[in-house]
Formats: sequence, structure tokens, C-alpha cells
Amino acid sequence: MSAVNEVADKAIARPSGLAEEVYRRIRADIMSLRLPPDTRVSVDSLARELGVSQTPIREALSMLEANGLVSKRHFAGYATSPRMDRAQLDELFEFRLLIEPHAARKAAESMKGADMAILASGEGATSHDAFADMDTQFHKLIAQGAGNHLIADSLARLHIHVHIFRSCFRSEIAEEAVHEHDDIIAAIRAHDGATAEAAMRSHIERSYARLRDFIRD
Amino acid sequence: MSAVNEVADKAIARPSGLAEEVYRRIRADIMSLRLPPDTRVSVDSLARELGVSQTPIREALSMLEANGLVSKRHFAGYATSPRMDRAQLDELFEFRLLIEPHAARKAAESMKGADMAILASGEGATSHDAFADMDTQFHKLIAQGAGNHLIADSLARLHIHVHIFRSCFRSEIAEEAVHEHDDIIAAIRAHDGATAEAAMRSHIERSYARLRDFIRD
DNA sequence: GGTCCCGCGATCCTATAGGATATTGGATTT
DNA sequence: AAATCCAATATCCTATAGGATCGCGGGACC
Repeated sequence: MSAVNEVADKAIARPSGLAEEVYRRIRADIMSLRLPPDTRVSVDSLARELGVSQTPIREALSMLEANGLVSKRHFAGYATSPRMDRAQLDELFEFRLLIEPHAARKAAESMKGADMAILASGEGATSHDAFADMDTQFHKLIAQGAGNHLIADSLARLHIHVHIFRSCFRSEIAEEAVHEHDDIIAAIRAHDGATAEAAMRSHIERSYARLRDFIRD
Repeated sequence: MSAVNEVADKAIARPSGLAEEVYRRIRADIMSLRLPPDTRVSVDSLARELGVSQTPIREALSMLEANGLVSKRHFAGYATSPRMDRAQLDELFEFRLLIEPHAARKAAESMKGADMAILASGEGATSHDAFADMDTQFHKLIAQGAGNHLIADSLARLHIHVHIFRSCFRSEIAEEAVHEHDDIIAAIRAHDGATAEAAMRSHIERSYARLRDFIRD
């Protein structure tokens, strides 16, 4: 019986939801820059590489296209979306400023103790990747703490692009960001909605200023 | 040359992006309640009905799933999402209140004359469907007027669900809504951002109150 | 009468073949 | 030498067939 599995072990395992699995795999490859922005992605190459048929690849790429991570040109194949330019960065942070401060306020008002424990942990990152993961987790937990699935989903989608942008420039670990996170966490633990909202707004504005310097076109 | 086209005229026309065309078709069927909520949707039925292969159907359904209009259960086929319940309606309008007033302010500050002419026209709907289309167009133009693609896309996605919900209950034409629209349009034409933002907020809150009465579970 | 087993239908998933199209490289012309 | 045209290639898009899996209903057994 091990003979049956030994082939599929390295490939994608679960037969439950193959397209979903492929979707996560490709999304992870895009976020880790293993597939850099503006890179062509062919269907049958992926099919050979992952050891599955073309159908789940197509479904996964369609989902990625709906989420804005790849774009399809007729009879020319898929390609990862190009890196954000200045205008897109502005739009993204304008959107975040509308949503995330409100999410922080609601999280402060209604978050339970169990989730707060998770929020407080995992603060202390040394490498670039660890910091990026920690930041993603931090904002994700607050978005979920707001108790609104639309808010959580929208912010998750946006943070993917923030992650890619930051990874492109291998930006140094911002010591300030950790302190700003601590301010927000303290306000949430104190159930102080107004302070949490203000701290989050300040954090996003400073984060925007830090990232904006990397772009000059 | 007309002989070449006469067959394809009634079917799906553009050979550029079959999956895209199928996507729009199914989305239109869902929005018109031709596919009611919580209805099973089989791939090959659609393939036979639309006269195309299964592959573009799958891609279209994957995109619809990413947009939250259908859901897939493993080896059980696709189904249209169930009608919104009370909690989802609350979440949706909480989100709209975060975004749309800001969009109205920005539209008032930066909208050009040409778009305003379009905005002012098309006000005067008699039937249910005509009112629904007019309302959709109204909010879509303001969202685009804000000059932020993320805002426009998010609101477009949300308004689909509002449209479906309203269609489910065949809600009467709200005379008030037209007046509220007029207030917003007047503020935008006067480039009065603060007034436009307040008018939009008021409009959404009243719209929420009107729709909320239809749900009691 | 209740519970378990089994076959049937529906659906998804995979594989392969063939037609259509955009991109790329080289040859030709100005 | 630069621009243009054309053919070759790679890729996508579609269609069809076959294997695998899940849910449901009828019948047998306790």
C-alpha cells in the first residue's frame, strides 16, 4: 500500500479539492516571488510540474484572475500581474485607511480573550520573511476580530499585494512598525476603541510613508 | 459574409474570451433570478444549454465562486449562494457605510462635467427592473467617479448581492430613494464634498432600514 | 419496525486529440 | 541599416471519452 502512495507523496496529496490545492500552491509561489511579477505562466508547464491535469490548473488560474493576482490575455496565456505602480499604491492605502481603522475599533470593542492571546504572541521577528508573516498575521487577526467577513476578505486580498510589494524591495525590518503594533495591541487589550482606531490610522499612514520611498516612477 | 455570422449571431458571439462571455451570462442569470439562490447548477447542463464545452463553464464557475456568487462542494456540484440572512445584510451595509460616503465625497471633488451629465440622465424609472438598473448605474458611476479602482470593484461586487436581495422580495419602487439620489446628485454637481458624503450616508442608512424590514429570521 | 448493505445515477476529475491564434525570428525590401 | 512581411513555433481553447467518487434509494436482515 505504500507503493501506491509513494508516487503521489511529493505531488499534491489530498484528492479532496484539487483545484483549491493548486490555487493555494500558485498563490504561495506568487507571494514568495518564486513567480515574480509580470512573468508568463503557462498552463501545461504547471500541469507537468505539479503532476495534475490541465483542468484544475485552469480553475485555479481563473480564481487567481478574479482576485487580481494574474491576468489573462486572449490566446496569449496567463501572466502574473505587474508590480504595483505609484497610483495603485496610493489607491491601496486610501482603501486601507477607510477599512482598517474601523476594524481596529470594532476589534477593541468586541474581541475575546482567547483571540487576544494569539494576537499578543508571535511578536518578535528577526528575519525579513518572519517579519512579513508576523505583520500579515497581525492584520489578519484584527480584521477577523472585527466580526465582518467582508472586511476580513477585502483586507486579506489587499494584504497579499502589500506583501508582494514589500518583498520586491526586500525592505528592512522596520523597528518602528513593531512599536506601532504594540500600541495597537495595548489599545485593543484595554478595549479602548477610539485609541485603537487612531493608532491603526497612524500605523497605516507611517507604513505608507515607508513604502512610498521605494517608488519613483 | 452574413452567411458566416448568421449562426453565431444568436449564440455567444465574440470569439475573444469564451469563458468571460459565459461568466457574464451566468452572472446575469443569477442577478435576474433565472437561477434563484440555493439552486444546484450542473456543469454539463449549462454546457448543453449554452452550446459550449465544459471547460469554459468550469472557468466561469470558478470565477463566480471567487466572487461569492456560487459555492462548490466536493463531488456534489456547484450551487448558487443562499439568500443573505440578517447577519450578512448587517455586514454588507456596515461595509457600504465605510466606503460609499467617502466615494461620494471624492466624486464631488473631482468629477468631470461629462460624467455628471451621464449621472443626471436616466433618472425616472417606472418598473421594478428599471429602478434596479438605474440604482445600480447610479452607485456605479459614483464609485468610478472616486477614481479608485479598488473602491469601484468592491462596491460593484457588493451591489450584485444587494440587487439579488432586493429582487427576491420584489420590493416596491421607493419614491424616497429617487429624492435621496437627487440630493446626492445636486451636491456632486455643486462640488460640495461634505454635503455629498452626508447625503450618501443618509441614503444608505435609509436604504438599509427599508430592506431590513423584509427579513425576520 | 429499524438498521445495514448494495447498486444506480449524477457529478467531478483526468486524459488526449485537433483547430485557432498570438508571438517570435529571419529574410526581404527600401 | 532599419522597417516590413511572412512563416514556424508555442500556446491556448475546445471537444470528447473514460475512470473515480459521492449521495440516494430499494431491498435484505436482525
